[in-house]
Amino acid sequence: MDQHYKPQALEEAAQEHWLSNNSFAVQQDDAREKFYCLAMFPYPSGQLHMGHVRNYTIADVIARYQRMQGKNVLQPMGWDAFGLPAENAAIKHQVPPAEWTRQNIDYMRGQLQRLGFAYDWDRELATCDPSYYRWEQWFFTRLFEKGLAYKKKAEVNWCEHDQTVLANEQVVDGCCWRCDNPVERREIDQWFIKITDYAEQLLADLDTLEQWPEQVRTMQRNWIGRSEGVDLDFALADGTQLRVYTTRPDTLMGVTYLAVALQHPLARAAAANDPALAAFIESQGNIKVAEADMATMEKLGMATGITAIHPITGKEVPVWVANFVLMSYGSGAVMSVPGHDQRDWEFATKYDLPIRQVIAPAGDEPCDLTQAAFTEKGILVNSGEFDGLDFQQAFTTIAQRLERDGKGKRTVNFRLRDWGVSRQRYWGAPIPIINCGSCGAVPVPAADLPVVLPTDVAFEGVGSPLKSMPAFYQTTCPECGGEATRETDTFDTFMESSWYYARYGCAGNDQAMLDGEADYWTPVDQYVGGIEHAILHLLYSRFFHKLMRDEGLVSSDEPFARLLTQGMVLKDGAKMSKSKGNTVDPQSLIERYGADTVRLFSMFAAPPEQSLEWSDSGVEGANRFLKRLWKMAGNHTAAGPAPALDTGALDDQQKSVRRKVHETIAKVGDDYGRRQTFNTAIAAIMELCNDLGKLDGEPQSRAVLQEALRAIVLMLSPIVPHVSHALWPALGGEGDILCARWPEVDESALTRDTIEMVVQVNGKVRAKMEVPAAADKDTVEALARSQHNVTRFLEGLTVRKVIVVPGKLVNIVANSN
RNA sequence: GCGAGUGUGGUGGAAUUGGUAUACACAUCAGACUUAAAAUCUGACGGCCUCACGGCCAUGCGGGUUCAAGUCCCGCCAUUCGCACCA
Repeated sequence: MDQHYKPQALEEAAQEHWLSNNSFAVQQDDAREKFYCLAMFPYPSGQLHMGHVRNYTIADVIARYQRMQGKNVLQPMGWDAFGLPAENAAIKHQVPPAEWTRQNIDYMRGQLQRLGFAYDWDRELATCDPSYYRWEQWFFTRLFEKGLAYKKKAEVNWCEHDQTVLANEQVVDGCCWRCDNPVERREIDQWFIKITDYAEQLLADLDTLEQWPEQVRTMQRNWIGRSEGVDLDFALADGTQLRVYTTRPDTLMGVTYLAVALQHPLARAAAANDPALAAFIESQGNIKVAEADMATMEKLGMATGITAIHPITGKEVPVWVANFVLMSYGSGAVMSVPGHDQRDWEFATKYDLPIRQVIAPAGDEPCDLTQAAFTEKGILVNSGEFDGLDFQQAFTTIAQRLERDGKGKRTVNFRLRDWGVSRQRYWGAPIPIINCGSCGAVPVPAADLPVVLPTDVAFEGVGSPLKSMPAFYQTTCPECGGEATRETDTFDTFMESSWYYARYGCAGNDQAMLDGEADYWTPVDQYVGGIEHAILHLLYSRFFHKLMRDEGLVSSDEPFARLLTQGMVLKDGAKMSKSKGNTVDPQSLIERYGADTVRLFSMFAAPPEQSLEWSDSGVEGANRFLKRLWKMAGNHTAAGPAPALDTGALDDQQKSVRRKVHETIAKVGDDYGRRQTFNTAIAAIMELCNDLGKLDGEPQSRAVLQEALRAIVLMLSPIVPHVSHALWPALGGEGDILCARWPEVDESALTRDTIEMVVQVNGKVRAKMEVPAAADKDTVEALARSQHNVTRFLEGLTVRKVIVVPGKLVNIVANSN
């Protein structure tokens, strides 16, 4: 064994060993329990950043730990290779997106290998590969045939100057990021998938995801946003109806106006002969399509001059256009009750619209409608025949009345909207649809798939190159044989990332999207990724899994059994980013300290779910620990083989160190498996290492040390696999440490003769005492009361109560009368 | 704006089920080794009072529940993430 810790050499040797033995390739094996561990695949941006290192180390630790439990562990890796950055790079560096992406993948694969992650590289996939996206195209045509995919108009950010659609992130302060001209909203035809058909299931199955963080489930619940309410119609003068949706029909008698979205047909119609209104709608048309912008902008509106008839009172209420009403939610129109909705109240106050109280507080909540709306549920007032009803009674009574009169009906509504999957971009999977003048939208037949994206393109960033490639879009209709054109839009990249986890199960299969082996591996037992994906990616994947289940491709209901959402990596309190100039390059750290040090620090610096503050000196500390460990093992083995352990012959000091060894094995196993707090696992191992210094050179001390060092190397091996690989044979370990099992806890080593207990007087610690482990409550209490500092504090007081928490503390409650 | 988190020494963090606040590490300081420095090893390390024993205060702020609160409840403040075309 080398006297000095030389990470570069030993890491290279370990990685070569794994590579030449194909150590992490796995097959279906029904004799063992399977464990599928997956980290969210990276976008091949060019090089790994610290967030990747953290993400993949967490997953690798879990995968290696599960392997030590004897499971058949799959851990694959691939590339989320389509997307906007490749197009930007193409413009900037004059290199085709495909080429740029391939180069990045090659470089980043090398980086991942240099970090020693236990991947089955045989299953590697890249989403930009036609052998991958062909199945996505095929699946989309299945959805189309089932009526789950459809076309409709939707808004995009449009830059008139560049003649292109912009992503939300390409809109800066309402202007195009490249030419700085104002961005407008424009409606174009787009493809949608009916996720709303699955809204109930997606909501209900959240309850089955017991191993997901509660916060993620809550966020998804809120995102799906199920609400029970009433659809009701206000009659218009021309005989048509204006439909609104409300969750508060109990406030119906307090409606003083209606508000419709800018894009609502009624608003458009009214604007046609009202130039001022048209100008107002026009002026509101250059706001980004993002919901956050809609919510924070100044609430503005204008009367349309149209009035509608209240379905119960028969009175006229004015219809307004308002910029905060979302066309995409409900029917794009709302009834406004300024007395009992804060936003309506502010709008009414601003435009001097009447405010009517129809709900009175049931309890003693404050209610002053001149100051704010009263939004709690309460008792109906000023509501004619409905006066005195509570929320539930009013909901039912009013809904029934509307249903009887044919003016409304109870409905369940979702905030969730159908998933728009069209992107007016080049670097994505082509949407496999052919538009025919006589047959309409026709899916590309399976035999003609994939529709291959041309990769030899000149890319200027103005529109998609596909739109100027007749060779791509000119085709014939599969149904009638006539001239037709292909869709030039591509899929949202969330499509690719919604099913890749299943494809790893059969990555090489060119006959089917998924097969029996894919069904064997799914669902993923442990998924690891950033919290920023808590809603979109994870919801779309759950949806896709159900779609694939209903297509007979998988037999489970959910894709990810257990989820760990890792926090961000910060530097100087801010997210690492090139623009802030606070990035830390993993590559230079690996070169300086080795992969094990980088892995160890990433796991030690913070619990995985919290944000991690990067610290260069903390990395030094991690490296120092590995050097110490190396030296300790070296000194131990240099003294020759240790004698066999004789547990009956140990003195108190040796017993106490051995107890610590087995306590640590139990704690670290719990930290890895159940708690997933790798930082505390490392701290416990460090503590144990510090304790080992107490051992002398006696033969049985060396035997205890031998046992301890082997346990330490095994326990650390998921986190620092290279150094563990090198130390294992030196400590007499048999074979490859990859095949070693997790150390067993010797229960007999855990017993204690005495326990330290704390004595409190009125909740304050006044003494500590050693108590026989077997002592009963009375003995403990008597011992507690006899402690010198305790008697001092009890002087002149009467003991009222004594609380004994076995094995922990005694609290004596006393006062002066 | 809406939804979800987070807040503990000089710093990262620990305290798992309401039961000893500050484990483990970083930084700093002191000592050992060295001609010297680095590295390494040993020790100290929340604040205030005390020769000492020990005491008082302290987990973002303000209240509350409890024998006992970092942990539970109510109200604030600060900060991070997501908001549907970034991935």
